Amino acid sequence: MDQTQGPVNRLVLTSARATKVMPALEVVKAACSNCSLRELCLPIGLQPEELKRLDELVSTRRRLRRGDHLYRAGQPFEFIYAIRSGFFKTDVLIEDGRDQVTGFQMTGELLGLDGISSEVHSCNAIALEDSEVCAIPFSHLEGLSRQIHTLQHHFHKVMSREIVRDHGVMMLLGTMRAEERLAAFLLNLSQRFKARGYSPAEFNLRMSRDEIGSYLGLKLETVSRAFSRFQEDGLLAVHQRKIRILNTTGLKKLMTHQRG
Amino acid sequence: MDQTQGPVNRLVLTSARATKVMPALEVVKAACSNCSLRELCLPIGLQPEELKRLDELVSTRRRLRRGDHLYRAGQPFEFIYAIRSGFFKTDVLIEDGRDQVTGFQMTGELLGLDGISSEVHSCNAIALEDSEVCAIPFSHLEGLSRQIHTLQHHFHKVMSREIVRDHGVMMLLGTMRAEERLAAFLLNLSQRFKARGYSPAEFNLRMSRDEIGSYLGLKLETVSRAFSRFQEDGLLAVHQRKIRILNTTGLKKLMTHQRG
DNA sequence: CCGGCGGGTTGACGTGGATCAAACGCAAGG
DNA sequence: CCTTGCGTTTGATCCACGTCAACCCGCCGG
Repeated sequence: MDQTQGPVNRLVLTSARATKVMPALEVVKAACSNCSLRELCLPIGLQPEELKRLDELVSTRRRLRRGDHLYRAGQPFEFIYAIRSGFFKTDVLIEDGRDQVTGFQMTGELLGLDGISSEVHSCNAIALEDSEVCAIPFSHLEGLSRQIHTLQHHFHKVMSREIVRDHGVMMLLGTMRAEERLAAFLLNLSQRFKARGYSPAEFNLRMSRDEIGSYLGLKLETVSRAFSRFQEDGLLAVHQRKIRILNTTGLKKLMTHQRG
Repeated sequence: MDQTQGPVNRLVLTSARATKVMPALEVVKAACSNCSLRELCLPIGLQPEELKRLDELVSTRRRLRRGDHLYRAGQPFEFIYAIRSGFFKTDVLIEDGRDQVTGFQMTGELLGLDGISSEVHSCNAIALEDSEVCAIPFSHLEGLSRQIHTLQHHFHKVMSREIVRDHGVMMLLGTMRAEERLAAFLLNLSQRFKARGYSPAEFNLRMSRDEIGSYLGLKLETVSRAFSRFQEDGLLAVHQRKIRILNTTGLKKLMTHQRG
């Protein structure tokens, strides 16, 4: 998708090994400076020189299989994770067995911000498909963001965005009815796929009806019924987890519909 | 509105006027370094020297009357506010008229974190009683936290804590029933009053039943009924907005009660 | 080919909380 | 003293969603 940019990257591209032996995939995986996600992820707006320093900071990568935990509630917090590929959910659970999905995360988004406050993760992060993440030692990130203003500010924006997003979910859970919630959820997913260069109209859900329900504060049967209703009304085409949005404005209208 | 600030303040403290003429209250209000809230607020863990630099950063104070807006959704973001005294709510509202209280804030807590992400406030902050806040220019805070590691880390913790808190609210809205929600809410308030040296068992609610309901995703009638129920069950004594918790463990048990 | 299984759909019914409506109680103002 | 008004309480009814249960469908292994 994008091979140019950053000193490291230019070096690699012009070397014999890179062009002859190493597969493109491996090259791309090497660093932030030539990561296709850099405009979605932490490196936004950094200068090439700064980007190089960020490269040094992303020390390890982890691959996860579908179903693997990236971290669990209660584990000591050490890393922030940037999603390179794949799809995650985070959930919290309380003693009595109740649990709730607090979010779904996709490429370029950060995981682990919840752990900063108490040095311990407060939720579970679970891969919903085979995934790869960059592990960023948080103390290093703090160090570097003391030196790179842009990085610092962007990191603050990311945390703030998470807070704003959570407020949106609270709004959804507190005031919307089932179909409005599902419409809002689908439109949100659609937009995020679009931002990543995928079709905003057609995509695969990575999560079960139960997980959607948990996120939206609904039972899976209610989610299923809402899907059926949307299909009857010609808003969606649903096949298993394959979704095609047929009428975006209809969904938006539904979402904003007054109760009175 | 307030005449003492920054460097001026240090002057005042060592001057004859400060010790002889000015009332103690005024002195206390002058700066972080002698603010009674410094163990709850941003200055946690700072050295005296660092504290002095933080003083310079808190440039202005604002007094608000009950009902005043500290900021409104849509206004440009510039300041983080630390609550010196008083009580606030934040709420978001969407086009169709629905709104939701996203939080209640008390002394030592920060307001405005939501604005960082887009340089524009995403919610309204409204004083629920006469209040006073310290306005901290955010760009200055970023600057200082690039120099003071402790401050930086603490600020990150505060943002993270807000995220964790929001997840707790999502849990509450998504999985708890009315009485569980109210119990959780009261216990949370109780604990925060306690942390500030007030009685955890007896306090005045600063917000209406309607505002509680909005926060908890319930209608005011439901909140009222839950209060009545708690009183019948001997868990609370309720008189208007005056609350006395009679049975904390009972409330906790109720909160954690399984549905099955 | 069959049988089992996990996820999804659909239907029938129950219920917690919303809605609608009335009345109360405290406070401010005449 | 009475009025006005807002926040709250309480009751009666309604309805969206939860619950329970049957069934379906695609998938996998035998």
